[in-house]
Amino acid sequence: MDELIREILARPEAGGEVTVRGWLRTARHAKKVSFLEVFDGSCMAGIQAVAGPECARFEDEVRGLGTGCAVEAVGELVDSPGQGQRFELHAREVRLVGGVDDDYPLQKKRHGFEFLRTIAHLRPRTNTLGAVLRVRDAASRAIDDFFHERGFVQLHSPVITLSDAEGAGDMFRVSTLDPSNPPRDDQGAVDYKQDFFEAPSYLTVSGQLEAEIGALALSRVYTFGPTFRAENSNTSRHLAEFWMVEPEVAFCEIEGLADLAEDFLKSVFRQVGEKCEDDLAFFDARIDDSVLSTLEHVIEQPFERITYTEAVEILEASGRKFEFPVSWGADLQSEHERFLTEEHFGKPLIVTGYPKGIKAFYMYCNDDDQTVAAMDVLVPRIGEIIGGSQREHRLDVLKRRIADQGLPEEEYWWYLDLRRFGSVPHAGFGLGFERLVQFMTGMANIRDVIPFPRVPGNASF
RNA sequence: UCCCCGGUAGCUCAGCUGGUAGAGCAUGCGGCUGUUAACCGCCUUGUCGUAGGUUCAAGUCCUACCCGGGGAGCCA
Repeated sequence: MDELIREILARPEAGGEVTVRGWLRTARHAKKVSFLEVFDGSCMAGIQAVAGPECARFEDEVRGLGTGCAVEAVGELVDSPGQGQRFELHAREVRLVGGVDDDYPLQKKRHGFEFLRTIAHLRPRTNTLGAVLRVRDAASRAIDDFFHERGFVQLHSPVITLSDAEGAGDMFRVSTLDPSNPPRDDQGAVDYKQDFFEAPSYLTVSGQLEAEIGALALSRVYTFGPTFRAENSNTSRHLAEFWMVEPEVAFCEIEGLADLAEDFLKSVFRQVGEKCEDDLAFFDARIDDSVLSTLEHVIEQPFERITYTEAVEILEASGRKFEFPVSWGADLQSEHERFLTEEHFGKPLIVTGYPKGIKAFYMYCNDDDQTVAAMDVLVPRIGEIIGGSQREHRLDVLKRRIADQGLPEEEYWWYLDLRRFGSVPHAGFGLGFERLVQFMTGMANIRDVIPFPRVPGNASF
């Protein structure tokens, strides 16, 4: 395969023949020379192919090229006499590989993101979406690298599950039964015994419980895969299908988990910052001018750590009028989280020790019997980006909490078994991958940081 | 799901207190001795989201619905 534009632009010096294949971002035709801005998606920058009358098919083909055309250009790589680029390609030959009809919807001018979502098959060719997808890829790689460097094993958790074990939100049903005429049992209820899995089945809302199985055998595991929520959430921070990262660590308590979360974010930001310098500079210039300073903040500054109780005290002492009142025992609202991370501390913040009444049954109950070893990482602009906890590993306490919350103990038989057979303290967290990409790029809407967003009422493409 | 805002040309938008629709860009054509989201000239483009209603007259006012955006809840 030929060099990508990214590789050509990284050459130490000009010289030699190169071949560039890609799409035209724009074509500028002057009297005797055409400037073709070719990009191939390998980096933010394109390469300028310069074609004059000596170029093959100049009059009959090159002069008619326009935005969107797929081309192959062959010629010499030379130092550019013009401003704005180091090298350019003096084309000996330009070949039209694929033309465009004149209703090609992408212009060189800026489009609204709303419109671009309606042409999701073409939007990766825009500067912004191209940069998003490269940053997304770099972040994905950085996550895998981070965990593997620390001895984690990636666990492939199932996408289809039988029960809503965590109690986290509405689930999508998976079935092969005929929806218009399902088989019925004696009571007239739908007979899932005849369904594919012989039981009601759903798309996963979390790989956490499976990750706990992995951690209690392999010590350190993480899952990284698609997750589904059938909730009618219409916000710029929610998707019905999103990717979640869930590490789970044996012999780890809440402080160790907070350390892991902080190291994790710092490491991923550092690696993406190194790999995607141009893309992040683009986001800083065109999308949100706090992108680069945020990157630096996350990497350089230690995260603030406070308890839920301290958070409530700070909020109460702030003198700020909140829409939702602050009181010990109530969950922190978005406005509270944003005040703390954006205004009070001005940097990422780790909050631990939430009241047990507002958190899930599997979280480790602290000695005060009032709070659990839960942990949220809050960041400016996004709010909660990571949520996690030390897990309750004591069988008797876990059974009591399941009973307290009115959950059916028999459905958690294997989860309880893990507490009967060599139980150890363990902890883990979940990170919404798209929220991380949003945080890194400054993109306002989560639908623009995933190639094919699924939201209520829309799963096009 | 709730609250607020919006839907006008392919795109981005303007259109005041109702008087039969406009600009830039894109497309097409022509020009320009190297351009940088090039520039200059000419041309084309509309069931003004949908359905009703008020009025001599509705893009403009009213009602309902659909779609989108922002915020909230839920959460990741």
